[in-house]
Amino acid sequence: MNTASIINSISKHVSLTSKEVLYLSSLFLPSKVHQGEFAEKAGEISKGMLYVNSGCLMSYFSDKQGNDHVIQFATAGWWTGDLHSLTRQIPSIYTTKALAESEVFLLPSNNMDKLLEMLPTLEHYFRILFQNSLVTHQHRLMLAFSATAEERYNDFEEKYPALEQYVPLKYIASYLGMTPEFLSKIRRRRMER
Amino acid sequence: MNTASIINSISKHVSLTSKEVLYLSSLFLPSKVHQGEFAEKAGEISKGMLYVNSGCLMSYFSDKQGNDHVIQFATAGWWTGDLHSLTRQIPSIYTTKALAESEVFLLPSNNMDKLLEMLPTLEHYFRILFQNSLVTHQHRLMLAFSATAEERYNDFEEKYPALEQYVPLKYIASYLGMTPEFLSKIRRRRMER
DNA sequence: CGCGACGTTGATTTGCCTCAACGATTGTGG
DNA sequence: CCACAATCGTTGAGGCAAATCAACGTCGCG
Repeated sequence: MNTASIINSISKHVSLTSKEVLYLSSLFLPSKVHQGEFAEKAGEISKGMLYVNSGCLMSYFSDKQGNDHVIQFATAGWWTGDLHSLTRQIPSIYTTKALAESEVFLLPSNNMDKLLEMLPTLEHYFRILFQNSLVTHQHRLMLAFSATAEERYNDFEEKYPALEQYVPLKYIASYLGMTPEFLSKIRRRRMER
Repeated sequence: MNTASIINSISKHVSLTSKEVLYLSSLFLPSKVHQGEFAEKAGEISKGMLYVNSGCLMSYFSDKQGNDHVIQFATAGWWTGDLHSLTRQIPSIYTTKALAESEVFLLPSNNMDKLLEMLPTLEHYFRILFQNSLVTHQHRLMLAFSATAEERYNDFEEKYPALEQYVPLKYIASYLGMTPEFLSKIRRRRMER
């Protein structure tokens, strides 16, 4: 397990010397998360940002009635992490679980601070990262408020066809803000046409 | 109308020389938007990021049935803008309208590029800006999926008590993803207790 | 003054949820 | 290698939160 993928992702936006690559690589902690196990847990302060090297993770929170709500999936090449918990150093409300055998790099929050101090050009990388994520979130919010459950499912399939191989339908339903029962009924209606 | 407020906002995160302040200030285009008029229009490519110096703006989009959905309010000290339209140079789906007499600074997208090239330390400022906005969006999404209409209204009042002076209830309803009629019923139920 | 925008109210409808039950599949321990 | 439990997707009946539609009073403004 090496940092090639993550370095490659960063190099698309920031040019790095080989020394910088070495320094960068030294700040990421590689680890494996087995299927069904947790990378982060609600109630604990987030350890840092996570880069998914392979496999698939999902983050979710539990509401007061005990229902889980998936807020993000992350496959190879994606970042995940609870920014609120990280920046304020407060307990996270999100749990991050592996949906498959996964290799991840942890960028601990103090390392992230160090990193951005030593290599301020990386601010650009994270600025772009967050900017794109923001666009995605705005789009989801738009759908949540103006689209029916069926339209949201259509949009999801178009955008993330690859996820269906990893993710049980009930989690997709949760991500889309509907019950698994209702998603099932949507799928049925669709087959009948 | 001067750039004091915006410079002040930036200075909280990045230290600037007086030369840099001058350069910065030269890139912002001040303008006034009268109540009911538009700063940006759906269908046009976004002109740039907008900093609200005074007054209040709101951004919304129209779905295919012609219903409007408010996605953001912005009062003094806030940024607004359609990042998707800006980064990809495609027509925006959002319209931005003044809810009161407003003074805004436009940071045209090519100026933003120039700015970040000349003063790369500002990447930090925008990184933080987008990072915080991301946290807010995640929170809204969480509420949209797990809270009732009444809970969302409570949360809104707690978080943005100042907005009620500018914003008609129907827009607050829209922002919260409910109809004005239903918001009215929530308010009534609440008075009766 | 009169018009249009806004907030409100009530009656009715609907999209989606809840609950309960059932087959199919997977995995697990004896 | 089989029996059993657990998980998943599905189906149907019934219920509820919120939308829709229509009507009405109020207010600010041209």
